[in-house]
Amino acid sequence: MSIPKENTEKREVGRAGILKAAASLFRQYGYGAVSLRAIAEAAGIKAGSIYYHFDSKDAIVTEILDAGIVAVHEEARAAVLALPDDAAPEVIFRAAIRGHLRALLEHGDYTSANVRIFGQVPAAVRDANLPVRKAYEKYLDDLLSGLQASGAIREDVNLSRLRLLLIGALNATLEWFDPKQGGAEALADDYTEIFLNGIFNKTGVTP
Amino acid sequence: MSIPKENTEKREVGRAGILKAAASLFRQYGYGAVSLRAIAEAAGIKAGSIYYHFDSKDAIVTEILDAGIVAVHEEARAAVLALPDDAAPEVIFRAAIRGHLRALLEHGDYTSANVRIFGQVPAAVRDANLPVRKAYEKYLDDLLSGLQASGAIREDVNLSRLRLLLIGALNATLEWFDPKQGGAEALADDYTEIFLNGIFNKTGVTP
DNA sequence: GTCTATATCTGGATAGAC
DNA sequence: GTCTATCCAGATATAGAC
Repeated sequence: MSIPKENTEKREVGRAGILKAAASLFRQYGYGAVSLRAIAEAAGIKAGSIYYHFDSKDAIVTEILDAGIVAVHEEARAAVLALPDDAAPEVIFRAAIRGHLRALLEHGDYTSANVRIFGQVPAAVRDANLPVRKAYEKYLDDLLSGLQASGAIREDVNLSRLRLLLIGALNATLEWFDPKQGGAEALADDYTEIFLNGIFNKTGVTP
Repeated sequence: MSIPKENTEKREVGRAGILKAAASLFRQYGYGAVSLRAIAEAAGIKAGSIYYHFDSKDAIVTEILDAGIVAVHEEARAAVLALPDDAAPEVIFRAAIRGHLRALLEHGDYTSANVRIFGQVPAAVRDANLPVRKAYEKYLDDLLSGLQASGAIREDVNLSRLRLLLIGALNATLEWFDPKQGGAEALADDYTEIFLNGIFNKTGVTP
């Protein structure tokens, strides 16, 4: 998730500082509205100095996009792996949702920057981000596939469409989430309840 | 949904042509990437001529954003109103979902432009769009509230959170929807099934 | 109502000193 | 590794002819 041109193992405080500042600004204001001058100012340097670390604005945003997907992928994966071997299917599902939302809403700017600006960057930059995106999609598809094979998810559920529904609903929380009104975990549990059981009130529950 | 400064009742082919062309370009490429020169070219005129009809680029996008919300609001409302008086709760819910997705995925560029670029426009433009947004949100909240009061939606479902989940999941379909792989109606029915009943396989169905 | 021409500004990127 | 200074392209917006 970092593609320096040469001699990578350096201290790289300047480089990391630029990436961090850029991700925060991109997340807040979008790709087109953030200038290299603004990034430089937030990182505490001058605009021209950026070019010692990066070839272009696109090079910066390319790294940020990759880091964002990697972060959410790793957090979701870690949340599932932390479960006991005999965890119930709904617990596994909930853990993945929690990991995704924690990475998006609580940890760092890279993931939220990715969700916000992916649709705004040049096509070439989007294309460069596709491999890590596909890897995360495959992870989720495999997870859902396993849950369906074990009988936890109904057979008539189209899994790739379900994955798109889930990612769409989860990523959209970024637009309105307010940590002061309950954390990401509580939100994840609310959403999981609806995804698993729906909203419909089944009348005539067997007494 | 149109805020001309003076003498509105004119023919307005030029004006409408500019709005239509701009909405289409904004939907495809985002707000920042589309120049007035590109809009003018798509509308068949020169860039300078745009200023006869609009005061600024922001004035154009302001109208487009409002028109987008109005279109989805009206389509959802019409779909529900077209139902017989004794329509079942799940039929009402499905009709609203269908209307929203039809407006977003099949009818015109204004609604999809709104979803795509709302997060990219200047804050003042976003603020100007809030009243029509709030009106649509209120419509959905009232609809869901009625369904919950009648017992169709479980009492423990938080309605404002449900509304955010629904709009988020529905609007996200714009990013991947392909009309060649099934229309908006079929997609709406798939999503509705999950929203209503969830994905979880209830074992021990009463035989 | 649309044109041409242009003023003005901003942003990405480069060159070379330190 | 960061600075200053600057080039150049492209954008919004304006002025006035037609």
